[in-house]
Amino acid sequence: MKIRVRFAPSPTGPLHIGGLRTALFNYLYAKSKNGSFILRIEDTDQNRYVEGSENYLIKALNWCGIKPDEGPNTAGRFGPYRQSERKKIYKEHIDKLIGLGAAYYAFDSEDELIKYRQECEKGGKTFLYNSQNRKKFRNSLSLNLAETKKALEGDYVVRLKVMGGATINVNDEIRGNISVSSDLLDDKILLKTDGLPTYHFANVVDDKLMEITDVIRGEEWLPSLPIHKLIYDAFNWNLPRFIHLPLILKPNGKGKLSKRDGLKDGYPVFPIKFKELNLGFKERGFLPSGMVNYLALLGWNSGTDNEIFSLTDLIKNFSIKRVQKGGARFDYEKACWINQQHISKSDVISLLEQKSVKEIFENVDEKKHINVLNLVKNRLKTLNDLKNEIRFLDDPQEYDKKSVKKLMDKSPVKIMDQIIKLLYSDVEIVDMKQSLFDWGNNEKIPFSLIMQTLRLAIIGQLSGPDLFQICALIGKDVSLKRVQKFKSFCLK
RNA sequence: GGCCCGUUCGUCUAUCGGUUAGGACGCCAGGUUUUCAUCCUGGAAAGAGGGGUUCGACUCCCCUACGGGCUACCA
Repeated sequence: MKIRVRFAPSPTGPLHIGGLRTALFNYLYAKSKNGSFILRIEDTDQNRYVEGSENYLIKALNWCGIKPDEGPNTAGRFGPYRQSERKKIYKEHIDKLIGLGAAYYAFDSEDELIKYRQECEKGGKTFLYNSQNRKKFRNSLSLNLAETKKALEGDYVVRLKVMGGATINVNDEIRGNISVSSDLLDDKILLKTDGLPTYHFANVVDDKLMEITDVIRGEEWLPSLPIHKLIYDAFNWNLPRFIHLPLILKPNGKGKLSKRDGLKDGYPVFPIKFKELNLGFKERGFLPSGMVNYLALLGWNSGTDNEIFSLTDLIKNFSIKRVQKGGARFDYEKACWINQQHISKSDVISLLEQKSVKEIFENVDEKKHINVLNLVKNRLKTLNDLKNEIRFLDDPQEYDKKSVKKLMDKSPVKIMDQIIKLLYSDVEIVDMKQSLFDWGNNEKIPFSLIMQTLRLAIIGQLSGPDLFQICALIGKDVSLKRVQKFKSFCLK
């Protein structure tokens, strides 16, 4: 049987990396088994709907290289792929469930329920609407036929009728058997007053109808897995496999990562930016492959020492058996390191096509792009570091104070004079190194001192890419100008 | 509170009863590269606690602790 998985987000704003990781694992699982990856939009909560989310979602997935085989924008035999467009389907299935005696109408108002809940919680108990007390409420089980008919003219919801006194066992592929008493389960609302289904119902019906073989989702769904099983059972449907992924935790380990995180702590939580708000990994200078690679390592490992993978490598190596049980803390530093590995592996031409690189290079002579990038490529943790790395293209505005202090009494003028002499001569910049080295030997000036002084003169600080390559890039004239400027600075 | 799930270096993780508990990020030290970066070598750093089972337990079982999730007409 062909593997079919789905990623089923709600269009309630940007997709954060927890959700993205769920999408990624679904995708990797499907592709590693030659299966299909389906995108389904779960927009049954109209209050939380955020304009533009769906578009964002597809753009974000696309940036990561995750392309749905079926979805709202990709035709398939199982559509529609937006739950709001499947109302009729849910209604049919609800009617079927009621006919089967597995669900019933309930007429309690939201306010009434809140009141009951609060009373219960005051006594330290969990409010449950279930076999123990459902007869006390207003529903088609407690009311007679005439009353029910009358009540049906007004607002109603449909609830799942959970049989008491049973033990429910469900299997999760990475956690094994999960067991819970049905007395602890709520008669979950399946259909809301507005005629739309809740997650629990829509999810089960759609997964069945779309022939989903493996439900891969976040661990936060584990507690409602028994409810879902009950719904499958009520229809007499076979269950798909369930795989609950460990949560991605905040860097400090306190709770699961949320959309509000990151901003204040200076790391991104979204793949790409959403409506000019909070920047994403893309805007922070990540390569999609770098971000995807890091995300894959959050809760999965290849079983080898290798940690650097392209999306294709990930597909090749992915196995659900190697998914972790415990939550994983998000670590921006390591994400940066992984990204650095991807940048240094990429070829310069493809890097030049990246938007952030283009922006940074906007005012740089196009002929220099390739050489400059080659020079600093291995130093970049993110593409945005490029901005900082190419400052050598501009004359230094000031000299690093500590370095000046360190070198000022070590005959900088003498060194500058020699370099000026060299720059005026016919010596090519590439040959200057040997020339300076020999001169230093004669004069008993350590080569490292010469280089540090020259570096300070050229870029104003002691660290940066290879000096002679810098000089070659900026040219003899500019080098000369900077050296002379530094000399007069020393003489002051 | 109740229920469910989890727990190996600071962090991500390997280990499927017998290992000096391995790797990676980060950190520290040294070295190579006659500059910078890269790179290399080394170092500090872990099985939550207590009971079992076993010749032997990080690994299996139980209890406790801690962490997390869920407990909506949200997903």
